[in-house]
Amino acid sequence: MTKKEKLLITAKKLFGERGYFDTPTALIAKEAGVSNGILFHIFESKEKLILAVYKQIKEALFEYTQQQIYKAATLKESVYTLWLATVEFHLEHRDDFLFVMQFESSPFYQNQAQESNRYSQLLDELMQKGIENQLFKALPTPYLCELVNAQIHVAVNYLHRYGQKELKADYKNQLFEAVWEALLKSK
Amino acid sequence: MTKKEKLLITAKKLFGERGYFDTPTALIAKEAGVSNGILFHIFESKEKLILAVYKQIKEALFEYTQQQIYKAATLKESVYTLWLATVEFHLEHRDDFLFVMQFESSPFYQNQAQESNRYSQLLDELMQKGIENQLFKALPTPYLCELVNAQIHVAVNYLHRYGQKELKADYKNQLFEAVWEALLKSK
Amino acid sequence: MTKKEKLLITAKKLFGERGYFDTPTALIAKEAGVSNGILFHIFESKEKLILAVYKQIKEALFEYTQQQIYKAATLKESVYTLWLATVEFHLEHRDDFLFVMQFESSPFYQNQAQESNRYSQLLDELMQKGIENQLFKALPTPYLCELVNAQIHVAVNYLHRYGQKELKADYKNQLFEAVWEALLKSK
Amino acid sequence: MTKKEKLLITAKKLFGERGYFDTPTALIAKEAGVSNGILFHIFESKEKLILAVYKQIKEALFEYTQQQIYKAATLKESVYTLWLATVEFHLEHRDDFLFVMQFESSPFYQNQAQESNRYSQLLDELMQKGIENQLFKALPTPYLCELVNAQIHVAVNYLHRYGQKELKADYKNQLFEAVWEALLKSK
DNA sequence: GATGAATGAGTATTCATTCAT
DNA sequence: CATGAATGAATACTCATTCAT
Repeated sequence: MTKKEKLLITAKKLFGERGYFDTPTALIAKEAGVSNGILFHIFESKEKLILAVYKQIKEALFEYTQQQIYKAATLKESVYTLWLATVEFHLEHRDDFLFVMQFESSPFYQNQAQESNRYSQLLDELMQKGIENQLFKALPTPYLCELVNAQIHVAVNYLHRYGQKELKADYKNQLFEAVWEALLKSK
Repeated sequence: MTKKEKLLITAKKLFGERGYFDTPTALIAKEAGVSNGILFHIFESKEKLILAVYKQIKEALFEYTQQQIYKAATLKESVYTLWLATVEFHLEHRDDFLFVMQFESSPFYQNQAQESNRYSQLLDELMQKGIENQLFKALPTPYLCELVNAQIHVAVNYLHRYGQKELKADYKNQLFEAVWEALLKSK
Repeated sequence: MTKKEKLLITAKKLFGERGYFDTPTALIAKEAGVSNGILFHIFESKEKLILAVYKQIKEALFEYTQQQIYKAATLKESVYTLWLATVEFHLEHRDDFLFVMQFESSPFYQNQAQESNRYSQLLDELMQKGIENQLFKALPTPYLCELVNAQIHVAVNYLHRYGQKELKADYKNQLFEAVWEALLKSK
Repeated sequence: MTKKEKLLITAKKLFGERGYFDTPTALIAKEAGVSNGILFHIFESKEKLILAVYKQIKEALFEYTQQQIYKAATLKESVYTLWLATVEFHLEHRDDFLFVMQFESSPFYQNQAQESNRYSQLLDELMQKGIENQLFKALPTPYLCELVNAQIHVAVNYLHRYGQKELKADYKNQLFEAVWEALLKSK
């Protein structure tokens, strides 16, 4: 494993556990088993490191969901697959999830730099299809994306907190229906 | 205005603008026009101040929504009123909203201290009624509450970002339908 | 003695001994017997501290020379008095001298901020008189000032290095004549 | 050009522009287009590099002045030639000059290591002659040398600052007379 | 209670120097 | 010889908190 990878993994873990504000760069380096200085050789600044961690998580999430979604036949199946894969991914990687949640709520992210990434594009495309098919509410796609995202966060948070790491089938369905019906055009 | 109030108001503003991690207590005191030391006499620590700000916002939100909701006849009207009032309140108080969003996403809040407050109780009661009436999905009420909350956040964020401070009627309805239909039991 | 004074004195001493680049702010605070943080409360930054030390030395030099020069009757006596007082002052305060020498040779000083001070004004006035009287070479006064200054530095340095803290009369005269004759209009 | 030469030239330039304290070795290597590590193979340490730069400048200055001085017939002509050549050299190589000025004012140079060099020997010999001829003041030759040096610095600094890169004849003469008359025995 | 000067541990970042390749 | 990744001690500066007045 390269030092860059070690640092990313360690940073992700510590950021999730303690918040990135409360995580000194020196601690990251120490836990990663590398020197203090190398962190700045590789990432230039703490801010850049935070950004890199964020991108890496989104990329990993993309890889994971991408692999599953191709199987889906209908739009509903696609959205379901994306939803489920994302929930599972976050349940599996708790620290990543906590970090992403913090980061996306930070003034820094809110005010700047919401760069697009492949995961969010994937979701966006699905929302577009739904709108084109006149299936979904005629709201802007970013809005629908945020809606799905937010519900995913709620689900992950809830499931984690109450310790159900595996989703029971009926529960799973109900949680997803809340997402799907929010998207659907009202009758 | 008491010094306590001055400090709470100033802290809220600065926390929203810069994030509470990036807001020195000395700055809060300075902007509030009081001395550095008094902050710690009144609030004991920065952490306690953050908590106090949070509580104050939730309390104000309760007052505001409470005033409107009694007019509502049906459950749907009640939920709608609560939803609308909350969205409006947050649009009106942008800094409060940003602070609350950060705070609720912080590891500190996630891991500890999600104390109940009168606003969340209000929402909880509505969710309970919906479940008892067999109208809503049979999910735990905290889950439904989070669902509503999350959708409120998405709406506020979106409306703010795209500069529509007043909700147009048709938009308003669509956004609310997304909430309501997510709650409703699937047919 | 106030903390500000303690810091100025200590900084001056250390800057003279080790150069200001090689003098950590933490060391200054420690030697001054004050806390690390107070230095930045009082001076804002290391750079501002350096500037403050410089100004303080020039001011002290002004006070010292000012006291003596009023006795002088002729222009030559005035220049002599100023020259002698300055040399004595620097011999007495070796660290000040070393610091000033470094500082005035730094790119920082060369490129910026050669603010005028009361000592340099005093010297400037004497040079002006000499020119008006057609006694001195018709060169710009800043040039003549620098000429005098540079010769003072040479003298101080030399006398210090060869350990003659008190100026013998004949020596004194010769050194001053070198200054005076450099200023005088050529015949 | 060898790597050693590249490094010396680049170091000189950067030292002059930014001061040697503010010039990281890594930057020197980068700008010189060589690797970081080789600098330490060649010069052992930053300090040794600084010394090497200093010596190189003095050597170049010697070469330059040496070439001109042999033409001079009288002592005054010799001193004049040396003076003029040195001023011209420094005006031509501004960075060298700035570096030398800083370096010679540093506590490091003041306290140690004022090694003799061929340029200063040249000057010293001229001073000696002047004393032997009973033309100059009977001061120690190092003193007279420093006197000349200091006046050269003043002249270069002044001419550079006020943008007169070529010396006008009358100006040139006046500046030199200030040097010469400072040296001459008083009548 | 109220002030604001003072503390000192903590932080991101830099940089001369080393060393495996 | 040459590279440049890696080290880790050092440094300016910050800031929650304390406390004499």
